[in-house]
Parts: sequence; structure tokens; C-alpha cells
Amino acid sequence: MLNDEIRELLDKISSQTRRNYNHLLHDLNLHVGQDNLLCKLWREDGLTQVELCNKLNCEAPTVTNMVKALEKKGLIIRRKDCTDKRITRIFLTDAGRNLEAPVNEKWRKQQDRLLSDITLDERMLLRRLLKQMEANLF
Amino acid sequence: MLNDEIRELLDKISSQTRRNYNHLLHDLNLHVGQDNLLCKLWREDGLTQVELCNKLNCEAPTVTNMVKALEKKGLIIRRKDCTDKRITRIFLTDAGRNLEAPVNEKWRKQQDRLLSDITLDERMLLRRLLKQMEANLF
DNA sequence: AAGTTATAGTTAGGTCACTAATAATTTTAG
DNA sequence: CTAAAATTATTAGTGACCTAACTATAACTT
Repeated sequence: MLNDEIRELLDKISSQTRRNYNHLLHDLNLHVGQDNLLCKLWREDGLTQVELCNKLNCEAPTVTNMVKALEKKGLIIRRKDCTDKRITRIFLTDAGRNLEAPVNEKWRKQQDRLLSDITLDERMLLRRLLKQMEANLF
Repeated sequence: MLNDEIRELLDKISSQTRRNYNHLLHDLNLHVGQDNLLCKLWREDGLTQVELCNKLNCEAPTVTNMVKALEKKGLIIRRKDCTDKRITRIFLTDAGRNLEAPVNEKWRKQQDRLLSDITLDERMLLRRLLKQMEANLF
């Protein structure tokens, strides 16, 4: 059945993409997921953990643990907000900032591979359909 | 950039789909991933763990652990192959077989939601593009 | 027949992701 | 102004996923 096929394809693509990313990121000593958190900080440094939750679309304990792991690697530091002592803000270190270019390169590589042999028109259509699907999910 | 957008959309869709599945499956006392393993057995009972690895596209230890969890729930049983003592074959119990209909219902529900407002023609095109992407990944 | 190689599965240890329960702060409301 | 409610983050515990290192069995190889 068509719908089943689409679901299975999506499933395969997402799990395999994740696996492939993971291999690529291994060279940079990163795990899949960590790249995403760093990406948010590259766009806007000093985010709070709640802000990261929302942007990453995951739960608070997940962010706590990821932040812990990234801090251990020396890629970020945590600093208490001075006006609201509940809040922890996350800042990039130089090492964290320096990963932006190589990670982007890995992403681009993976993307290009994923979308090869798909024309520009098709990509635009694909984007539209995926946007519709995304909207359906929430 | 178009390609970045597509990657991000795929990422969002797959993680949110997974999350939503997980909630739906919670009612059946299943975790996301376990449904998939059961599905392979519904199609063909008595698979070996290696066969499950290949069909699920995951690693051997993952299957070991999932099988362990499903056995604890009483949904499957493990039986040694008599001709080749290295091999363990996995069989459904009645409880495992009885989950097929309810799980399929959850799947269908999720799928219909995901693809709502997408026409039949668009779905066929979508399938074609996803197939191309899948082929690109391996 | 004995030793090497290949195959099937497990164990150990790591990360991401979740829920539930908790602590420490604001903020809000009576 | 104080008690209740909301917010931010953590801890504990679970499971899916991974890699690396291991055991047990089977199949070659010479």
C-alpha cells in the first residue's frame, strides 16, 4: 500500500541518515545530536537550556545530559544567569566555535549525497510536501 | 538554502514521528522500535537474529537487547536451531501475534495524519523521490 | 586432523531520548 | 506579605542505538 511504503521509506531514510551522519561526525569526535545543539549555538550563543529544548524539540533532561557531555569535551561552558538564578546559559568555547566549518562540510556532503539525481524542481516540490507533513505532525 | 531546509525538515519529521509513534505505542506497552521487530515476525516467524539485523537495518547487540526485552514481556520466545547451534530463532507467542491488529491500527492512524492534505498524485511522486533518496544512502 | 577463518550472539560501556520525581528559584495571588 | 503556583534545571531509571571486545560454533585449508 502506498501510505505504508511512504512510512517505511521515511523510516529507512531517517535511520540510515542518522547512522551515516554518526559515522561522518565520528571523525570530529562528535555524536549525532551534539552537532545539532552546537548548530543552535553557532546561530545564537548564550542560549538557556529551555531555549535549547524548544529549538531541538527535545526534553529538558536530554539537554542536561548533552550539555554535560559537550562540556566534558570542552566545546561549551555553562554560566549562571545573574538576574535569574534558575537559568543556566550555554556558551561556546573557541574549540566549539572552530567546529562550525568542518561540521557544515560534513552536512553538505551528506545532503548532496542524499539529494543527488533529484532535480531542482523536484527538490522544491519535495520541500513543499515535507513542509505539509511537518505541519501535520504538531 | 534549499538543501539545508530539506535536511532539517526530514530531521524534524523523523524525530517527531518517532516521538508520536512512541506515545501511540505506549498504550500497547510497546516502545518505538519494538513494533518494527514484531512486524518482521508477523511477516515471517522464526527469523534468526542476523536476519532481524538485516531487516531492521541495525546492529547485532541492538537485536540482542530488543529480543531480551520482548521476551521479558512474553511477546516472543527464543529457540536454538538444532542443525546449527550458533543460531537462535525468534518465534512469536500468542500475545505477540495478537498485537498485530492494534499496532497496525496505530500505524495507519499516524500515517493518515502525516499524509493528510497530500493528494494521491503527490503521494506517488513523493514515493518516487523518497525511493531515490533511499537508494542514494547506501 | 589441526589450525585458521568466518559466522552468530552476547557483554560492556557509551550517547541520545524519554518519563517521573525532586530541588531551587521566581512569580503570582489571596 | 506570605502561601501557592509556575519555571528552570537535575537526578534516577528505562530503552534504542552504537562500537569494541568477547565466546561459541561451524566451515574451510593445508
